[in-house]
Amino acid sequence: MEMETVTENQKVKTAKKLKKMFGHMDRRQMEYCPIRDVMALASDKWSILILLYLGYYPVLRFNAIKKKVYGISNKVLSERLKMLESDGYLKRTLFPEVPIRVEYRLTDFGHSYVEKLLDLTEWVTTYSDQVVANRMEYGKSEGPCSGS
Amino acid sequence: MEMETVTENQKVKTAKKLKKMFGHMDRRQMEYCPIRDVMALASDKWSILILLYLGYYPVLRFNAIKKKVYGISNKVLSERLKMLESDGYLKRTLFPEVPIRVEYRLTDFGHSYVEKLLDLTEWVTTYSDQVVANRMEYGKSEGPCSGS
DNA sequence: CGGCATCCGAGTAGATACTG
DNA sequence: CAGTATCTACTCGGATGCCG
Repeated sequence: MEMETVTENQKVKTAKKLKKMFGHMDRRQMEYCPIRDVMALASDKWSILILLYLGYYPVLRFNAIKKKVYGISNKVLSERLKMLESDGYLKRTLFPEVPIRVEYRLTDFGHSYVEKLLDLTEWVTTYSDQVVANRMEYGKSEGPCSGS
Repeated sequence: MEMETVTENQKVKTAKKLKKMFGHMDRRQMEYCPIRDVMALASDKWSILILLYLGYYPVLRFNAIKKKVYGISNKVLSERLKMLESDGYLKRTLFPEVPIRVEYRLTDFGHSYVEKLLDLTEWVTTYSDQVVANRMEYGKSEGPCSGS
C-alpha cells in the first residue's frame, strides 16, 4: 500500500466531523438533504470544470468557457451557467453592444466554494491514475467464468 | 455581503493552484479529463452520501446503506457500490451464510477521499441555506415580463 | 456573430417483482 | 438479505435553428 496517508487517528477525526454534520442534518426531514440537493449542482462534472476555470480566469465569455470545458454542448453550458448563477456562485453581466457580449465571473460566494472544491480536485488529479488503475484491475478480476 | 471569507490574496492563491493543476492537465489530450471522469462518479450526489456514511459507520450492509441514503433505489445503490468498489474507494465482503451477508467498508484510499470530501460537504451544509435563499431570490427577479 | 430555445434520441433513474 | 431483471418514465445531452 503506497497510500499511507490515512492514519487511524485521521479516521476518528473524520468520523467525528461526520457525526457532527449528520447530526445537524438529521434534525430536518430526510426528504430534503442539503448535501444531495446542493451538491447535485455544485459537484456536477460540468459545473466543477466551469467553476474551476472561472476561478482561474477572472472573467470569461460564453464561447471561451465552451472552448475550455471540452465536450460541453451549448445547451448544457447554458443550463449550468444559469443554475450556477441562480445558486449564487457566479454573476452574469450582459453588455448590450452590437455583437452582444456576456461576461461570467465568480461571486465571492463562488470563490469561497471554488477554494474548497480545488482541494478536492487536487486530490483527484493526484490520484486519478490510481483510480483508473483500480478500474482496470477490477475488470480483470472477473475471471474466465463469464464465457458468453 | 456577509460572506467576507474570501480575500483578494486567497483568490490569487487559488488561481495559482488552479494554474498548476490545469497545467498538468493540458499536457494530455483534452478528451480525457481526469477531473471530469473521476469526479463524475466520486462527486455524484448518491456516491457522496454513500461514501460519507461509510466514513461515519466503519461497516455497513446493503440495506443499512439504503436506509440511510434516503431515496436511493436498489438499482442505483447497487450500481454505485459496484462502481465505487471498482474505483477503489470501498471494499465489498461477502459472507456466504444462510441469509447472505455483505459488508461494505471504505478502503484507505476511500478514507483519504472522504476526508477531502468532508471539507467540501461541511462548507455545503454551512452555506446550503444561503444557496437556497439565492435560488429563491433569483426566481423572483424575473419580473412581471413573462406573463404567459 | 454570440447566446439561447427547441427538438429528439439515448442513456439513466425509479418502482416493482423476483431469485440465490 | 442482497441483490438482479424488467419495464416505464424521464432527464440529459447533442444537433440544429432562431433571435438579438
